[in-house]
Amino acid sequence: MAKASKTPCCDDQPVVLPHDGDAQRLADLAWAVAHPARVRILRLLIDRTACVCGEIVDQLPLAQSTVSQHLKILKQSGLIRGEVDGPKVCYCVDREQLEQLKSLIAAL
Amino acid sequence: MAKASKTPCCDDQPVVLPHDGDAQRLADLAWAVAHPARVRILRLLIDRTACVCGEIVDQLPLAQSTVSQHLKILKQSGLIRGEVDGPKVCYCVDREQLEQLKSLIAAL
DNA sequence: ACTATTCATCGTAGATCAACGATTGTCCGT
DNA sequence: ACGGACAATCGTTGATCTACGATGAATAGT
Repeated sequence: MAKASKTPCCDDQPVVLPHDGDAQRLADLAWAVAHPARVRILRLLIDRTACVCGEIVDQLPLAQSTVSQHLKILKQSGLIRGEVDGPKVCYCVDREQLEQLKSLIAAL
Repeated sequence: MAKASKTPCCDDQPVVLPHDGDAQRLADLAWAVAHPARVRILRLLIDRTACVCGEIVDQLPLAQSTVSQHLKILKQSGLIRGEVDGPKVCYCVDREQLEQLKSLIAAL
């Protein structure tokens, strides 16, 4: 049977790429959250407003160096910041960047 | 001295991991969007409700096989679905999964 | 039947990730 | 000044991603 006769699912309009200037930014932010350990770290920081690296290590079944790597990735994305507090380092969420992630996702 | 006198940035409450049962799911969904090409593909499908693979290939500076890989990743995440339409394949967004991504991110 | 079109898959090469142990650097308290 | 605690970095090992061309499978049209 000619199934083509009833426009099954596809548009006919010319394809034009929409707003994609921030595709890279969205991809970067999403990438930061694209690992379970980083999701847990981020949630931990969100719920506690701040947290020392050591406490995060205690909560995850990962080596200290691995956690530090994840923290670095999150920091590079801008989602978290770390400020030195003596020999410790205190991490906290950058609410502004978190909002950017939320709005970019919500705008999908 | 007790540096606690100035409460620099950190809580003192016991650290407890919050809801992390869906950390993996969020990571998976985020991972699907953690690449500019996949962001563009997803936006393309969202704006058009459906689209044939070939049209997507035309819009991206990537080889057909590469686009097909990205489509596979998006399909595995559940964000999109593909139904065969003759020799072509028509992709469309799974709004339900997209909403799950949005709500998981919004709940951060 | 044959051909052309469309898309998925295979195989490959290079880059990046994720994990760890070990090391280094920095700061506080003694 | 020295030792201990904390965290970043280094170096390494597999695993996975990303990209491509080439090949393969399925379908529509002649």
